[in-house]
Amino acid sequence: MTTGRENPANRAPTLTDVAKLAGVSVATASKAINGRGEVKAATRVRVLEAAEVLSFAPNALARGLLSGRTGTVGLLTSDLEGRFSIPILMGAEDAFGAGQISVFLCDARGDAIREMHHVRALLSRRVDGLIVVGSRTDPRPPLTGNIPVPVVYVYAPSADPDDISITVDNVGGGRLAVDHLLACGRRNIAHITGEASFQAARDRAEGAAAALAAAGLTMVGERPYYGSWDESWGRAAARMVVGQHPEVDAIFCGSDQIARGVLDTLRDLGRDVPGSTSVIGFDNWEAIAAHSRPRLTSIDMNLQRLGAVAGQRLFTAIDGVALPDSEEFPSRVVLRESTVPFG
Amino acid sequence: MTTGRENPANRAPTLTDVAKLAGVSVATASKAINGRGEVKAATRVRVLEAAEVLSFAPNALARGLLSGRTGTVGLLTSDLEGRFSIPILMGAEDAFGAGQISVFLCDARGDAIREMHHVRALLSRRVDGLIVVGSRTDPRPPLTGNIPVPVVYVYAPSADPDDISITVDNVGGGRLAVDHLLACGRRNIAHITGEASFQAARDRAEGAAAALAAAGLTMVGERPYYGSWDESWGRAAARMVVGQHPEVDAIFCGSDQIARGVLDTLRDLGRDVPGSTSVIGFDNWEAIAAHSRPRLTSIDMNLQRLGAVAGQRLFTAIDGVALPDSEEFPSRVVLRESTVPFG
DNA sequence: AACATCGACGAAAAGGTTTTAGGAATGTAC
DNA sequence: GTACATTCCTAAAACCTTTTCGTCGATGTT
Repeated sequence: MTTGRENPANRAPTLTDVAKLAGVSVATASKAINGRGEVKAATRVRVLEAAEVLSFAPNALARGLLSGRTGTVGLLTSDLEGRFSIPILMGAEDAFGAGQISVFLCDARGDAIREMHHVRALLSRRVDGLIVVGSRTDPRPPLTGNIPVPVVYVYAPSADPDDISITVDNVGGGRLAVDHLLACGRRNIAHITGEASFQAARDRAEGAAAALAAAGLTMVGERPYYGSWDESWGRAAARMVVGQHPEVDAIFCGSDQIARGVLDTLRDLGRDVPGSTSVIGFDNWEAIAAHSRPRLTSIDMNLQRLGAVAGQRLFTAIDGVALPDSEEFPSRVVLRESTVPFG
Repeated sequence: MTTGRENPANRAPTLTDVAKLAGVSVATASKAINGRGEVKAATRVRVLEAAEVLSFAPNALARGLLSGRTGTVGLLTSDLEGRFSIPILMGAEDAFGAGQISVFLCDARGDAIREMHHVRALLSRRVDGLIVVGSRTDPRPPLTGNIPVPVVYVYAPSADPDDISITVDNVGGGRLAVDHLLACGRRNIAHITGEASFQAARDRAEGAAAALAAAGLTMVGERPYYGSWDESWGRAAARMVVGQHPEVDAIFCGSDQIARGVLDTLRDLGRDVPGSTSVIGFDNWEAIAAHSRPRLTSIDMNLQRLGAVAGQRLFTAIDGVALPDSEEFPSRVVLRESTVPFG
């Protein structure tokens, strides 16, 4: 049925076709369809009917050529497979009402050359703006070259403070996690996290340390256990922590995957979670956090909201002056059974 | 630096600007830039230099308006968060050489109304073709309405056999899994999988049964254990299977998440994997499969390749006759430590 | 010297839409 | 019957690029 072209002979119907069918000029047809200008009610109906019959859709290219606005936006991500880009992308897509603005998706694969290539293509397509999504929270070099449209950086801020960046408050996230553990009555809190080369790891650790300091405490082991972001490290590090500091009663993990590993080891060692030890993860990665034993309390970075905000910010920047205005957004605790109030 | 508009007064430079700067007509400038027509070498250089100076990028809208080809493609997915869409999307993006073709991304959120809305917007933008990515392998209703461009359905085939569909051979995948377990010397194989309402679950079970039959065997428990796709079900079902059929020496799981649950239970029950029992998953979801204890052998559906093929198919359909031609692609076994050759 | 050939370039049209300025009715007041 | 306002509609320009065809000058041929 709908395989390929329905009417090989028929090009897409144009406004001229509609006007002809309705017996008016193209100008009138245009005004009737867009509800602009003075046009008699009866005429408008006739035009709309004609448009319906031909299933006319205005050619966005011609429209954009004339108006200078294309109603399109470029979304530049550096790692599609990474699970950070996707929620952001969804949020941004939501921010652009269905059908009003369309999104060009480009994955630069973390390659600067490829990125430049994509930017060029997008500018050539006359996008009205760009959203750049990073895969790490470390500041990234801003887009190079003459970019004649507004740009909003998300998750990874631009290194240039004059750009618009929307980021996660990772320090606050770390504080949130430790505050929650403290509220659960825990006092001996360790922090197992990913690579120290990640700003995100350092920020979360900083927040954790600050929250502990505010309570007159220090981290078990004095320093965070930096390693990698995966389960294996979680398992290994947990074994170290418990071996060196049996008094530990809570572990704040830098990722849900690390937390899964930690849970595994604690189980192996016969330590009850959350009875003797509470565990909290980071990312709130549903597939990982919601199916462990016990299910994992985690910090959610509200990435989808981040994407939505980025979309809105881009909007206001597109039709208005782009005031450089970087914002950090708070995370939230998602409660599950791996932490419980003291009892 | 590159914040917002670099030159608020300057609209994007046009070919006219380039021509003026180079001291030639627009026609000559166009030919020089596109390498078409007869133009003296010296002149060409002058034009190219002028273009460079102004950082001129040809307006794709004007170009598309004239040629009828926009060099854009719509990618309609039904669930961005789902992990099936993403690899397919990446594959498709790869298939369209960097910058040549740009991809409009639309997420219909599984809503038919929203999908129609997106399709309309895409057609209005004059995309050259559409790729429709489903989230389940069950056939889906084809796009409704008069679609004047080629459409390729991926993962979820169109219910209309006259459409072009690119799908996974799930029956083959099930066969592959069981054949691998048989090659490992296993004879008492159970199958724990997701909801029976999923075509994918039924297909994989069918393939598994066929492979067993070919070896003169039947499934442990005679039938697949249908349930849900997550770890909890894996844990529960594994307990059932081992309780009812202690002789089981291999479990084929319908998803990696189920397999993780199964591994957990087997560990709890003190059964060595892969010593006494082999476990194989499905999806090869890196984050899940590559960090379990032991790491999980799994069936990879080659989704990225699927996306790439869809892109190519769309290409040939765009510039040529769209011969309805549905293809099923094979999966492959990714070997890890949860299964081992007999020994 | 007259003419054909050829290379290099420019003028103009086309593509579909929106908008501005103006034109053709119609009706009203004198 | 003329002057004028009102209402609805149309012609034409603009957006930017590509392509076709024609022009013009120079070179080579007889």
